[in-house]
Amino acid sequence: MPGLREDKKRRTRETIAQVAADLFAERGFESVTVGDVARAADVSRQTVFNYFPSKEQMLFDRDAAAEAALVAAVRDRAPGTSLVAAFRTHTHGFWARLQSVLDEGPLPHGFWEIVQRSPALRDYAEAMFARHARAVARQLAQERGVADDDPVTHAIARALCGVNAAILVSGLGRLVNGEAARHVTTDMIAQASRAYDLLEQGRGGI
Amino acid sequence: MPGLREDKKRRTRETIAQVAADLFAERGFESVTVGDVARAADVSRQTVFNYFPSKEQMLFDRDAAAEAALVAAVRDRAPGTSLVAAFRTHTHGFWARLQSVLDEGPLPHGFWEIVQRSPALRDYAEAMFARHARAVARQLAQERGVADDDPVTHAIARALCGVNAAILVSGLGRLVNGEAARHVTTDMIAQASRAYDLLEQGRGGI
DNA sequence: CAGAATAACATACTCAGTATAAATCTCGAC
DNA sequence: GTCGAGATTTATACTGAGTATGTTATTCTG
Repeated sequence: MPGLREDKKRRTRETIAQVAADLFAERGFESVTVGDVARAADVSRQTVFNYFPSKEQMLFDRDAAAEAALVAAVRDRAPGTSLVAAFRTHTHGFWARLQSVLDEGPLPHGFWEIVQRSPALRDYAEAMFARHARAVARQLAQERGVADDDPVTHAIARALCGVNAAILVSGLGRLVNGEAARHVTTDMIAQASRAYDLLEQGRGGI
Repeated sequence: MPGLREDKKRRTRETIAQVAADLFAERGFESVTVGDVARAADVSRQTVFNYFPSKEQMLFDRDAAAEAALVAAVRDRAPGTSLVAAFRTHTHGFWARLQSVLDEGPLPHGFWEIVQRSPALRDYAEAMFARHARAVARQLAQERGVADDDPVTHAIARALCGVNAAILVSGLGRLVNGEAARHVTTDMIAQASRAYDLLEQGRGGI
């Protein structure tokens, strides 16, 4: 069903992303040119740009999937479940899954270390977080029957996504700094819980 | 006291920023090269880069001031004032000041229209918002005596800055779309108030 | 196997951003 | 005022991301 052509495209895409991540990890994002990636992946420079519209997206290939997962967590929450609860579950799930992965061994190629070391990638990540928040806001607007650009809806989405992002950045940062994986994952789940508590309890906490 | 040299530098900087904004407004950010700006401002291309490390920063020249104002709003809040209240005041003040400006006449050169039309500038703005949130988090961490990268502190900062940013983006967007200035400013103050209420009341609202 | 469709490639271009050194200007001391 | 130190502006040349265009391979379809 996939067909030889589709199959080859998928493999080429994965090869390029993998090779790029390896090179970025080894020499740093800014010190690797797209030409370097192309050579190492045994394709032409143009082919790289066929698959990835920008150098950054070779690394953030899972961006779309992450956004979809976040929106799904909101959309598919059990009826009666509060929005904060849905985010709680999502954040908790992320760190729990990461824990299982880290139990097996270290991260394949320190994705977040690459990002941390590059201003351009850090900015890209922030713009990505903002896109995710807009996607969540659209979902919320739809289920609440308000306009797509309703300010309060966007404010809520940004606040919740902001908590999620803060925990993400902080936790990944600590993993990069070499803290014990199991300690970090359990702690981030606790910290996220505390942060969401503050949103739920409101007064006094903030 | 300023000295001829300092004075000239200030004027040159302002000229470049002004000329750039005018060109961007007229032809769009991507269709104006740094060389175009240099020619129109009667300086060399290198001089432009002497003053502004990137093309984006010609437009976002007030970035640092905005960040400082936000941090000051948090730092200098009256003792006993909650964090949310400080943000309330800050957001309210922004729209009130904007209202006075708009009462005088239209915005000088549709700053936000330029940003809206350019993906690169929208991303730059989001990265800037994130920097502001980090600055607020640093201030909070200091006054609470916790580590600079404390996750919960960053979560709170991002949540509050997220609300502020959502209101900002939404309101400026409506101004660009031609809605009556006075109507927009008063409404954004109301919407911001509602969003901050949700953070304060917590349970039920979100 | 032939022809249509699609992906890969080579080449050449624009433009942001950096580096370097030469030319010009401002300031303070005399 | 003029001289020299220090800072600013400029000219020139470079690297690298991203785009455009036309050509060659490859895969699919009949």
